[in-house]
Amino acid sequence: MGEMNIASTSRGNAHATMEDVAKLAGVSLKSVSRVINAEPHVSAKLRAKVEAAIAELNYVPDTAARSLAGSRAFIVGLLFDNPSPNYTMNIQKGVYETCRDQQHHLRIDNIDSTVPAEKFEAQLAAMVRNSRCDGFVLTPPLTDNVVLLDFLDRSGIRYVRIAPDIQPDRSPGVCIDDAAAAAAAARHLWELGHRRFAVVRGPASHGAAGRRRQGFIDELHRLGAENPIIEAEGNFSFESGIAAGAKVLAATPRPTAIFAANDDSAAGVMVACSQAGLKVPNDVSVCGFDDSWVAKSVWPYLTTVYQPIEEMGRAAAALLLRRDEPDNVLHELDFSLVVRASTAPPPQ
Amino acid sequence: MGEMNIASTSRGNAHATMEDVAKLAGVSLKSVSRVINAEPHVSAKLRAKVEAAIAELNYVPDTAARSLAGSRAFIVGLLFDNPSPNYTMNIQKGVYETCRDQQHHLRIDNIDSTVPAEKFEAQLAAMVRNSRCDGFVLTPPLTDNVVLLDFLDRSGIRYVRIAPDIQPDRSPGVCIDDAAAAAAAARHLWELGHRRFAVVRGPASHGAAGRRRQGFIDELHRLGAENPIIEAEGNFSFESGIAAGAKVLAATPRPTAIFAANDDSAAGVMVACSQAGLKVPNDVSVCGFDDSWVAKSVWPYLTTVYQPIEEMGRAAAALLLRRDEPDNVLHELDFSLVVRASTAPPPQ
DNA sequence: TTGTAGGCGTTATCAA
DNA sequence: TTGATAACGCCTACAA
Repeated sequence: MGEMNIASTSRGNAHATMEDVAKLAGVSLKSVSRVINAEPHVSAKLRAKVEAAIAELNYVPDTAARSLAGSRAFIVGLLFDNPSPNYTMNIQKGVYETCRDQQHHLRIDNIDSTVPAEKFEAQLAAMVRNSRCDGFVLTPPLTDNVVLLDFLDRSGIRYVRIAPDIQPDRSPGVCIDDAAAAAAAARHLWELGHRRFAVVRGPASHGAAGRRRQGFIDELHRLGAENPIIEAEGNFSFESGIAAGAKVLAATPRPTAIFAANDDSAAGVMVACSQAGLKVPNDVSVCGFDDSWVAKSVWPYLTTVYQPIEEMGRAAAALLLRRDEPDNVLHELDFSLVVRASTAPPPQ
Repeated sequence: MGEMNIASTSRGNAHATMEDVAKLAGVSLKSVSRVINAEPHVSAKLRAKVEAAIAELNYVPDTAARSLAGSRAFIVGLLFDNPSPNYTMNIQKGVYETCRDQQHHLRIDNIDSTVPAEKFEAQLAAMVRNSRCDGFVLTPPLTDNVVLLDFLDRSGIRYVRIAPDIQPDRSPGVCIDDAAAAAAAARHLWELGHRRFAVVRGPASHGAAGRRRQGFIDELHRLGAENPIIEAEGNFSFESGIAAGAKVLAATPRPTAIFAANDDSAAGVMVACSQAGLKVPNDVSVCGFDDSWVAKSVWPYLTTVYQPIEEMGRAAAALLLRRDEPDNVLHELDFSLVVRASTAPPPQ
C-alpha cells in the first residue's frame, strides 16, 4: 500500500481508472463507485480508504463511461435562439458556474426557430437524440416556444425555463417580478417630482415587456397620477428607442420622465432627447430596464432596474440538477433599482 | 427486409443502435461503423445497404459510446476568460456552426486567469482531465496565456488560437491583419481631407491594439502626414474612451479625426466630443474598430472596421477538426471598413 | 455494508 | 473488402 503511484496505473501513463483506485484502496470496484456517487451505506473507514486512493492517483471519473453505463450524463444543455449578447452571456456564465460547482459540463446548442415548422422539429430531434444531456436550460424566446416544450415533454427530457411568459406552472423556472420592478422605477420617478410620464413599450410578443409596462402604469395610478401617460411602440432595439423617444417627446405637454422597457431602447430614447435639443437628466429623465452592459455605455449612465441575470442562470441550472424531482414552481429572484445619472427632478 | 421499423429495435422504444442497423442491413457491426466513419475499403453496395438501414431506423450514433471506445470525443471545447459579451458571443456562434455541421458538440469552459499561478494550473488540470475533448478553441486573452499554452502542449492536447499576439507559429490560429485594417481607416480619414489626427490606444498588454495603432500611424506617414499625431492611453473601455477623448480634444490645434482602438472606446470618445460641445461628425470625425454591437448603439452610427469574428470562430473550429494534422499556420481572414455616419470631411 | 457478474454502444484488432 | 471478438470505464442489478 502507498507504494503505488500514478505511473503504475493499469495503462502506463494514461489516467487512473476506477480499477486502479480499487486496487490501491484494496476494495471492490463497486465500493469506489459508491464513494464517487455519494451513495448511502458506505462505512466511514471504507470511504476514507477510497478517498485517499483517489487523491493519491489523482483520479477523475470518466464522463463518457459514466454516461454510457449510467442514467446520468453529467451534461447540462443550454439552448438559445437569436441571442442578445449581453443577456445571453450573463445567463451562460451563471449556468456555467453551477455546472462547474456540481461537476457537470455545459453544452451549448443554438436553435433556429425561424425555420419552417417541420424542419424545426427535425432540428430538435437531431439535437436531442444525439445529445445525452441531463436536461436543458431554456432562455427566452425559446422559453415560450410551445413546439419545443411539447417536444421535450413528449421525449421525457427535463428542462428549466428562464423568465417564462406562458404556462408558468408547466415546468420549473426562474424569473423576477417584472411588474414590481417597473413599479419601483415608477416610484423613483414620482418621488423625484415627475408628474408627466411616457412609456416606451417592448415587443408585443414579449410577456415580460407587457408586465413591465403594466406595472409602471398601475403604480403611477396608485400614486395618484392624473396626467395621461404617453405611450409609444418599441421592440427592445436601440433604433426603435430613437423613434419612440422622438414620438413621445413631440407630445404636448412634453413628458419629463420616460420609462423604456429595456436598456437598449432607453439608450435610443437618450439619443432622441439629444436630437430634440434636450439634456438628460436636466430636461428629461430616462429610465431603462435590465442593467445590461449598455447602461454604462451611454452618457449619462443610465438609471435602470437590475435583473440578476447571472443568478438566474445559476438558479436554473441548480434546479435542473436537483436529484429529487423538483416541483414545477417558478422561483422569483430579487431585482433592484439602480439609480445612476439619467434621472433627476424635473425642471422647476 | 424493409419490414423492420423503429418499433422493433432491440430495446423497445429506445433509440436504434448500431446493432439494429447491422441486422436490418444484414451486415456486421464493423461494416456499419465503417460507413458511419467514412472509412475506406467499403464497397458501394454495402454502403448503400447500410445507409438505407440508417435512414429507415433513424439511427444516430451515440456520442458517449463513441468517445469511450474510440479516440475521438466529438466535442470541441471553447475556452474563455473574462469575456466581452459581443465578441465572445460572435466567436461562440461561429464555433458552434462548424461543430453542428461536423456533428460535434460544443462545450464551454470558463477559465479564471486572475487566480494565483498554482491554483491556475490546478484549474486547468481539472478541466482538461475531466474533459474528453478533441481540442480547444482559445479566445483572447487566453490565446496568449503562456501557462495555458505550455499546459496544453505538455498534455498533448490540440488547440487553435484566435487572434494570437505571441508566438504566432506555435499553433494553428486565425486572425486578421490589424495593421492593414487600421491603415484602411487612416486612408479613409485622409481621403476625407483630415490632416490633424489623434489615436486612442488600447491596453498595452493587447498586441492587436498595438498593431492597430502602429498600422494607423504608419499609413498616415506614408500618405505624407506632417502634423504630429496626438495619442492618449485607453484600455478598450467606454470610460477610458471618455477620458482619452477629453485629453486629445484639449490639444492645440485640435485634431479633426480620432481613431480609437476599439468600438467601446470610440463610443466614449463620442461622449467626450459631446461634452466638449463638439458635433460628430461635423466638428470631429470618430472611427472605431471591431464593428461590434456598440457601433450601432451610438448616435451617429460609428464608422469602424469590421472584423469577421463569427467567421473566425468557424475557421478556428474547422482547423481543429481537420483529420490531417494541420500545420501551425496563422490564417488571415479579411476585414473591411464600414463607413457610417461618424466620419465626414473636416470643418472647412 | 460490501462484492460479483453482466451490459451500456461503439471502436480497434486481427483474422478470414 | 468483410467479420468475429475483445476492449473502453463505469453503473445496475443482484448476491453475499
